[in-house]
Amino acid sequence: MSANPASNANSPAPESGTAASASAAPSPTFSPLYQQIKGLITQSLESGEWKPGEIIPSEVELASRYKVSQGTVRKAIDELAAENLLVRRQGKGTFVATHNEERAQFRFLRLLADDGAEHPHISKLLECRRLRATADIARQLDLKPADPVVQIRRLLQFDGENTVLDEIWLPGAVFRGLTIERLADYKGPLYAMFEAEFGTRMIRATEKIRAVAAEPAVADLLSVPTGFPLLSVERVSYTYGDRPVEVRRGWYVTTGYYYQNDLS
Amino acid sequence: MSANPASNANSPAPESGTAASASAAPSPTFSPLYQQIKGLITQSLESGEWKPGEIIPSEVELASRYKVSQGTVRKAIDELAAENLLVRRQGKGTFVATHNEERAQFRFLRLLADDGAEHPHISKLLECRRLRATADIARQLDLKPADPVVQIRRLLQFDGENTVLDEIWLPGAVFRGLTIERLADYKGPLYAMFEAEFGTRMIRATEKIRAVAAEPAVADLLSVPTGFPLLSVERVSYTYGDRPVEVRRGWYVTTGYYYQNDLS
DNA sequence: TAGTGGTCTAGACCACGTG
DNA sequence: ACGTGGTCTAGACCACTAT
Repeated sequence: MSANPASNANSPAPESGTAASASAAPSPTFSPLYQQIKGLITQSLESGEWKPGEIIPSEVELASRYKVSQGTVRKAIDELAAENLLVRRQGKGTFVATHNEERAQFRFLRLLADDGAEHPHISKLLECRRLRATADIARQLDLKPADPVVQIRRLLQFDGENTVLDEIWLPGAVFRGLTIERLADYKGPLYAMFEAEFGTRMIRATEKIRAVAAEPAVADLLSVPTGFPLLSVERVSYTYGDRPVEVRRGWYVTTGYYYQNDLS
Repeated sequence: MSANPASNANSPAPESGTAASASAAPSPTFSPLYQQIKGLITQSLESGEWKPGEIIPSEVELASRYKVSQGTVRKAIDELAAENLLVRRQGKGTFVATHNEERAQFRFLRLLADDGAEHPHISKLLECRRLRATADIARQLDLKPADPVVQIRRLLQFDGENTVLDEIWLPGAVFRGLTIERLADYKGPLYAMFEAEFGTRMIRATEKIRAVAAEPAVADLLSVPTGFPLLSVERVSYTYGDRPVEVRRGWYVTTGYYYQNDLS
């Protein structure tokens, strides 16, 4: 185990066949070993070798597989856990993160009641149809204009009151076979279904938030008067490799509820 | 340097006089060494031993001061850097974070133009007066009702247009001697002034975001019609020890601009 | 050349969860 | 009792920055 992957350009001996691409010239392309290990682990996650909710091999096992020390594997896993791709559980092992946990759900719908409580909600599906991407949606999903997409429209009810209207676009090539029946049958969060049934896990997202006046069609669905102030939330979600796989436009009624954000 | 602070209850020899409170019984109160070091470093930050922008002692120096290994100090600093209290610069040293950096400012005012560009803004002070805390403000600032507070009101202009109206409350005991003149004279962000002139550094904040209809007084100041949809942002900011030291109510005009949030 | 943070290793021991 | 992640150490070397 005394191999020296650390020495990128060290002793005369040019032995380097360890893990990924070890560069000879240190200056332009230098990637720490643990970053390379991180990449290898991410590959296994993306390929489905370890599925959401499952346990991954122990640190010592991964260390021997990749021919590095446990500390190096540890640092790679540390970063992946910080990015919410893995979850560590002391005494048990390291697990692939999933959108089925309580914790993961609040990450992507941070709507709390005025008293700070996290209320449950139910989803009313309005529509699920296949159509061709507009120029705007195509650009955001990194598709060509008129490529096939799936559009979902739904309503979220908090305490029986219509609170959120969502319009969701997904690349049709990835979400082949997605129908409103399958959506209706699935119990649990949308993102949990996407990762379980389509192998597409949402890693991160960016949101653009504005205050807008409700247009008649939206106002009607949300049971508020036309012109009522709504929170407009435009989200783009990304999966492995920072590939965009969802565009979502949401309208939130924020009377009795608020969008919680932490600056830290 | 072969002291063994790691052994909380190890060999018969009960030598443990290292840094903070090393517990004898491992079960109920166990705090890792690096957490204790982290606490000691935080104390030095809070007490002003190392001021914002300044360099702190090197890792080896801190290791010898605290009688632990460099790796333990490193882990403590790693976490403090992740929490934006410290900034590491390879080859130079580790520095106390400050609100004067570009990066730190966007953390607390995430308003971007529709094209994604970060526009500069100028601040127009409206008011700065001392009054007594309402029950609501007192509760949020952890004060007693009718305790003295400072209220600041100001307008932010983006590209010459009134865009943000802020109402800020600060504990009067901490911000003694704060006047509108001093505010007007200071060049730079508000939080940079607070840390430089009052030794109070904002560490983190929580925001409650809603869409509201502009009331006449607010609408007038923001040059929009009454009833216009505005983003309402209620912020509470915290300093060391998670003590709240600022309440801020903001109204944002989000035509041409949006509030950017990243879910990661 | 010297000093700083950054990486990597090897080994020891601890806390936690499960047999 | 055993395996897992979590902590701590000591030492080596690398990359970056300044002098």
